[in-house]
Amino acid sequence: MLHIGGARTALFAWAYARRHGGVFVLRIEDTDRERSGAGYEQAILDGLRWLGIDWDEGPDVGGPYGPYRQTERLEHYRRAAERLLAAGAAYRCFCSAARLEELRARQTSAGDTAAYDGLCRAVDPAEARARSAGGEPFVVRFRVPPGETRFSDLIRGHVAFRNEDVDDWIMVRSDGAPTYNFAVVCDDSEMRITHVLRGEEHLTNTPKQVLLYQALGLEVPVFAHLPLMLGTDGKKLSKRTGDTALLDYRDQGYPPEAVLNFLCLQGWALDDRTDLFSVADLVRHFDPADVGKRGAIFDPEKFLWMAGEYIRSDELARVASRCAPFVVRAGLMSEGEIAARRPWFESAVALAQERIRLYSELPARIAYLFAPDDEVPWQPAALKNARRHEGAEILLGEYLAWLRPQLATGGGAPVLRETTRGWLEARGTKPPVLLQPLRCVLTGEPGGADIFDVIAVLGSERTISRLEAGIRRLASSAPAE
RNA sequence: GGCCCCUUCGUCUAGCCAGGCCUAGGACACCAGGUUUUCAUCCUGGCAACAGGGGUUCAAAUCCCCUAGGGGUCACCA
Repeated sequence: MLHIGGARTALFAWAYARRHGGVFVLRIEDTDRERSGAGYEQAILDGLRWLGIDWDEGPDVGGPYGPYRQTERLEHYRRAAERLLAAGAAYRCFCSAARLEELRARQTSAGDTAAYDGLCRAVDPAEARARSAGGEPFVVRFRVPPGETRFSDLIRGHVAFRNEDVDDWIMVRSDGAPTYNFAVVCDDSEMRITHVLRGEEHLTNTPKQVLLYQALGLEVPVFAHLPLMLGTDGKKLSKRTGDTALLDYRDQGYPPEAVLNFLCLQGWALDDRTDLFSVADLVRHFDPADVGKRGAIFDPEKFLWMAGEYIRSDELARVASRCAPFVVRAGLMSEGEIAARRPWFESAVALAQERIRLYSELPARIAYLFAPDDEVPWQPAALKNARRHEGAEILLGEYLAWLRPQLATGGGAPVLRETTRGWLEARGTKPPVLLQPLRCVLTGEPGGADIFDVIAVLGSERTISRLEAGIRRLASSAPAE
């Protein structure tokens, strides 16, 4: 799964690479078999593609330093482990899970950092080799040297850790699989990675990795640890706090451009006044050094506002295309019908474009268009508005009589709007007296698009039959009082 | 708890590195008006922050120290 925070990391890394003409590499880190199902990689690729993030090297497109899935690179790790073992920079550890657990418990209760105590450091390499050859299970640990480890971080500046605080971490698991910290260093170096942008949760992994680069005699890349994206509770965003999978936002109807824009604002700003900008602007201006240090609490309200902002300012045709799947899912129209009546569909979408914040909100907004003319559901608030004017059904009747020939002229919404105004003025009737009952009868909604635009979308025939039916319903359902 | 990181309106942030231009700017949300046939949009205005305390300085949101608070991490996860 591609987490929303991971998407932001990818976005920033991608923007940085694009800005400087670098190469953006997509590598699948799937060494944990349990968390790496088949759909997992696909979701990552789909998510990035949805956002419009492309990569120069990756599992699907290949590249000069492939393969790009860690499970296909096991031989690389095995060789590196051999080398480190031979050099004494790493050692085999035969400690049982039970002993480690007990050790950890002891350290934790004493208030110390839980770390391996180095027991197997003392095992003679020849003996260790013999024991492993004899089938005794073991892991390979990195032998952390004394001293201090420093590295520079584009966002945090110089960072230093005392090596005594760095655990003799496991590089190779007992089943022979590499751990993240190990695989990543091998890969980053072999893939000529110069810049590593990742989440702040990796900050404490960095000294381990830097030490490994040094042991391998490799050049250390430049790091940039992005602040975390936090939930409303101020804690690292997680499933518990809300939706965190990127594709959930697609499925909920967010425009990808809004997701991109919003993600940028979590930790970065274009300038002191601009909230809405494109990814081209990001690429033009992004510098990791400008990223803030503190975690950003994800604000769903602002996200929604931004989504609406993008939908409102977008071209109708595209909004319609993106709304279409939701309309189909809601059962309002089939894909075929939408294609066959595309102009009409677009005019229907136009009625709601500035009123929705997500594509998924469209169906509910235009559902009234699809109701049978003689039983359009009337919302209580709509009926209440209509009832505010006594004799509404009589006025509607007179309006209908006037309207029939008007509709036949096919003047469209602007013309009808004007002529209706004239009709109202001539008889000294205030607009709401007609328009509120009219809206109720045609849409059943208390609010919504300009009623003359609605009439245009509904068409003459349906407008008339809704009026006829509406007048009957109003008359027969007179208020109780 | 150890280690590491962080701290400007409720939230996202600008300003901080190169101290005076800050009466701290913008945005979301909220409140009040206006436009509109309704809703939405749009426009105008308002509310609201430099965590606290010490320094340094003519001058500190900006530099230093301390305190408090928050977060991350301590896996044969990534």
